Amino acid sequence: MDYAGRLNAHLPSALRLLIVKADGSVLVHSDGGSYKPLNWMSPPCKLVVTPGRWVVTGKAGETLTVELEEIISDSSFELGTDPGLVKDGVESHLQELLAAQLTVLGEGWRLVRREFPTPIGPVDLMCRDAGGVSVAIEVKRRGEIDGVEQLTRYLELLNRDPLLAPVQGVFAAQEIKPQARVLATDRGIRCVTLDYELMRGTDDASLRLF
Amino acid sequence: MDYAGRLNAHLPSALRLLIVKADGSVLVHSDGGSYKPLNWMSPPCKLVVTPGRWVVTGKAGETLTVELEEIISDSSFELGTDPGLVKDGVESHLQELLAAQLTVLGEGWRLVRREFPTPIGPVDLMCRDAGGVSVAIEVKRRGEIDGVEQLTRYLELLNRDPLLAPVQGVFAAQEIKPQARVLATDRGIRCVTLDYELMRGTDDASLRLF
DNA sequence: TTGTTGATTTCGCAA
DNA sequence: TTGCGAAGTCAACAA
Repeated sequence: MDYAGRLNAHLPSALRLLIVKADGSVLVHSDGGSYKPLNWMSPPCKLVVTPGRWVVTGKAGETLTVELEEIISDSSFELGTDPGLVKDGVESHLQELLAAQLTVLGEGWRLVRREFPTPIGPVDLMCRDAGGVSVAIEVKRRGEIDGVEQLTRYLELLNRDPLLAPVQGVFAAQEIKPQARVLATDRGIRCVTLDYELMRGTDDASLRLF
Repeated sequence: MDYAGRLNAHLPSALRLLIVKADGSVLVHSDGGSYKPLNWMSPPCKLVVTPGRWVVTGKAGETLTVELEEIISDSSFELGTDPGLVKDGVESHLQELLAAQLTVLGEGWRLVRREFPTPIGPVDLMCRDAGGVSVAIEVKRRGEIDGVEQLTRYLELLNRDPLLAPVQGVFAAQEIKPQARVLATDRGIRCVTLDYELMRGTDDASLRLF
C-alpha cells in the first residue's frame, strides 16, 4: 500500500482490514493500535477498483494505492444514514440533567423517554405534562434557528399520531438567540433557558440526598 | 450505545459496524464520516460480552456500553502483527532538508546544531549567519500562531545568554497563516515559506553530486 | 514514566 | 467559506 499526498507513506504487505464507507472513503486497519487506521482516504474521494488493485483519489489529488494479494473475506452491507451522528458531550449532559429535573419545566411532568424515535430522527426528550399532554423537547447548547426548525419538523410529524396529539413543543438551551426565540414563540413553541451550573449543582445535591 | 468517561455521550439505535481488535479495543463506525469512529474504547481495555450487551471498560474506569438489538453479520479473523508504516515528508524531514540547505535562508550561513537544547525545549535549528549573528529557526509544516509564540519564548531565553545574544529568529514553514505572519513580523521574526518538493529536488541533486 | 510536540490530524464553532 | 481552538485526540520521542 502506498500513499502519496502531503507526505509519502508506504505500508508493506500484510493481512489487514479494508473498509469502504458509503461515501467512498477508505480505511485500512491493522489488528491493534488505536482507532486511527494505518492508512486512509477521507471523503470526498473516488475509488477505482481493477483486478488486484484499488486506487483512491482524494479531492486535492492525493492518492492511496492498494495492491490486493489475497482476499480472505469480502462482505458488503448498507448501513443507511446514521440518526444521531455524534452528540456533543455538553448537549448530551444537558439532556440528561433536564430529564432528571423535569420540575424545571413544570410540576408533575413525567418523562416518556429520551431519544424518542421518529422516522426523521430522535426527539431529545418526550414527556407528558401534569395534564397528560404530550411535550416534545429539543435540547441544545446554543439555541439557533435550525434547532427551532428541527423541533418544528418533529412536532408536525408527531401531531399526525392520534395517540400522541396534541403535542406541545419546548425549545431548551443554555443560550437562545433572539431570532430563534422569535421564531419559536411565533410557532407556539415555549423557550426555556437552562442554567447548566445550577442544574449540575441540583443534580449533585440530589445525589447526596439519596 | 452509551459512553461514560471524561464526557458522557449517547448514540441512538442504528445499524453500525462494530470492530474488536486483537488487543480488545472496540470501534463503532457509521457508514460515513472520516476515519474517526462514532464511539470507541482505546487499549488497554476489557470487553465483557453478555447476551445482547457489550460492556467495555478502559484503564481509567471509563465505560462503553453497547446494546445489541440485531446482528446482521458476525465474522472473526486473525490478522497477526503488522509491520510498521514508513512515512516521508513530515516536519523532521523539512528540518533535515533545511539544515542541509541553509543557503535557502542566506549565503554563508552555518549550522550550529539541530535540536539545540534550552531549558524550555529544543530549538529546531540554531545557526549563525554570514556575519556570525546567532539565528534560532523554528520549522513547522504549517505555521500558526502557537509556533510563533514558541519561537518567541526561545528567543527571549536565548537572548539572556551573553555568549549568544543577540539572537535573531526565523519562522520557516511550508505554509504560514496570515495571522502568524503578522505576529512574527511584528516581533521582528523573519518568515520563510519552504517548498518541500523543491528542497527535496535540490537535495537529490546534491546527493547525485557526491 | 512523564512530558512535549506533531498530525495526511479531525471536529466543532464563530466570523 | 475560512479560520481558530479543542480533542475521550493518537503517537513518537526526549528527559
